[in-house]
Amino acid sequence: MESNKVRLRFAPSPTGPLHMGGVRTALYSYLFAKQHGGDFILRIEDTDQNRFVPGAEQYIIDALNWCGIIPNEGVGFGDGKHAPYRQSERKPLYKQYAEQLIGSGHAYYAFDTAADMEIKRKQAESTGKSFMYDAQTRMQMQNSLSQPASEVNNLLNNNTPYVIRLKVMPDNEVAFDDLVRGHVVFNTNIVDDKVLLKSDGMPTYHLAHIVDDYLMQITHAVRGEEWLPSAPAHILIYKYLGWESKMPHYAHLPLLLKPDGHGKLSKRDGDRLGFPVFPLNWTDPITAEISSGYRERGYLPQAFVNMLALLGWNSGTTQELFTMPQLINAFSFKHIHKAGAKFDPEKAKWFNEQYVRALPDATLVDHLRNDVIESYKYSGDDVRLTDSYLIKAVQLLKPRIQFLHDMHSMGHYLFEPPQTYDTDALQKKWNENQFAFYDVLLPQLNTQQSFDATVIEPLVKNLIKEMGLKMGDVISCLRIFISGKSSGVDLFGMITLLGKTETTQRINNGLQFIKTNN
RNA sequence: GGUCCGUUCGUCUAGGGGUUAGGACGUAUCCCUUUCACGGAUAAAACACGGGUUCGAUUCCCGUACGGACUACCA
Repeated sequence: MESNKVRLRFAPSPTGPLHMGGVRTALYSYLFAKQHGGDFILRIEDTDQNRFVPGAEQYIIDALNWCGIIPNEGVGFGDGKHAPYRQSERKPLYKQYAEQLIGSGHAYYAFDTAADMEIKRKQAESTGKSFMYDAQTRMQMQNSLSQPASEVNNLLNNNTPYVIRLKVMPDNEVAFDDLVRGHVVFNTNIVDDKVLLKSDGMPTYHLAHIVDDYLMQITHAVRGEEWLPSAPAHILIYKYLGWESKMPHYAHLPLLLKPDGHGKLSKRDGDRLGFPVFPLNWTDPITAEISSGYRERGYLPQAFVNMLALLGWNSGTTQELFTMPQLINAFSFKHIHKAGAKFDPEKAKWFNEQYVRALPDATLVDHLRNDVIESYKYSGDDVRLTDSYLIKAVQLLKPRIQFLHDMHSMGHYLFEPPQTYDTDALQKKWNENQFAFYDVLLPQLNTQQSFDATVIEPLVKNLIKEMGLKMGDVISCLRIFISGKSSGVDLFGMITLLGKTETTQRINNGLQFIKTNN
């Protein structure tokens, strides 16, 4: 039955890049919708024309695409039967509902200017309180409740700017069942007469999201915990509009908190602490300031999504690695933790590591090849660009990478001779006796028919033993000659990969370096 | 300030009136090993505090503390 279909929306406002908390909200909504064979919708809440940021809407679309959280209706994803999905394009829709509320006595016109409001706030502040436009104060303000009808008509006829405010009935209780928090009860005395329609004719979030959720037949509304305090006002609006039975189930998600200190994760934290808070890079259109994104940092979208899913939610089992279909299957609001979650960048890296290492070798080869082509001016037929070379490199590098780009940065010595040597380590491990070792080793290597670890390794080790040298010392220096570094991928695997010519040349270079620097 | 929400290892969390309070990340140690990783093993590490209720509370209730959100013609 169409009317019973589960429908969720993600409704960000395009005031900047979508941050990871927003992505998580979208993800949970998406998971729940898919689990129930329902719809997932992207609606753009651009009712504040002052906060419009160019590019933000496209960023949201790109981010969802990258994450694989694909709406089946909405801005950027094709219209369903509830188009348009941009609130600015739905502007004419909202006013009638605000007026309906005036008609039923649940809202009123208010003519107070910004200056009037400012004075009231100042007055309240001086007595140590904050001003609230509500049943206590509304009769002292300029509105259609405090003024005679004739005056109100006058103001309206003269095109005096006005807003429409919700008339909240005091001393009542509003209750609702939150999918995360359970039964929540508020007293209406704490809810103010919220503006529903602004003087520019645009609805506020409060009115717009309710009208659209109703019209779009949204069944579940998932949003951040910061909305909890205004939830009673929203419940009231549904009641006053007579839509109570169509009200979606609300789920208020715990916030994502800063890894250090306290407070909710904000835009600034990312680059301050060295991790992204955004899925994709974002360049501020005004300041040109760049905020880094997970994608550009080398995170795989699956890892990013998996990490996000587990931040504040668990499956009830000890499983931590989930594919999207598994998440869809396992998700439940019941298992969302109520407290805010501090984001841990280290754990995020671990997730990426799991996904990167699980990638097929062929995929890793492709990435490595691209990086290598970019860094070195190899000719097209260079052996180091071949599958057989790269696949061996990948196998050597794979157990030590967290990011795809680590293969290149950690394994650069598989593609170029060392530029520098770890002289500290060399100092410790080198001794003059090792010259004799190479005097024997090099000719033996040169005459070697099959240059393979299975042959080279015993050859080298036996020689070290025969000459009574210390295994650790000789091997360490050999490694440094070949890679420049005292640690890295398997030595004999590396030698096999580089081949006879390159290996012996690097050894000779190393010996030369020793001679000239001692 | 007011209102609301929350509080289990450093972090993400499981659990729930009687448990050796479990897992993961990170950390440390050991094993493997030519190094560093990987892998394996082990360890340190938590129920905020105070009152109840109860034979028994980390679990239920109430306070306190602490943290967070909100308190716009922003969302």
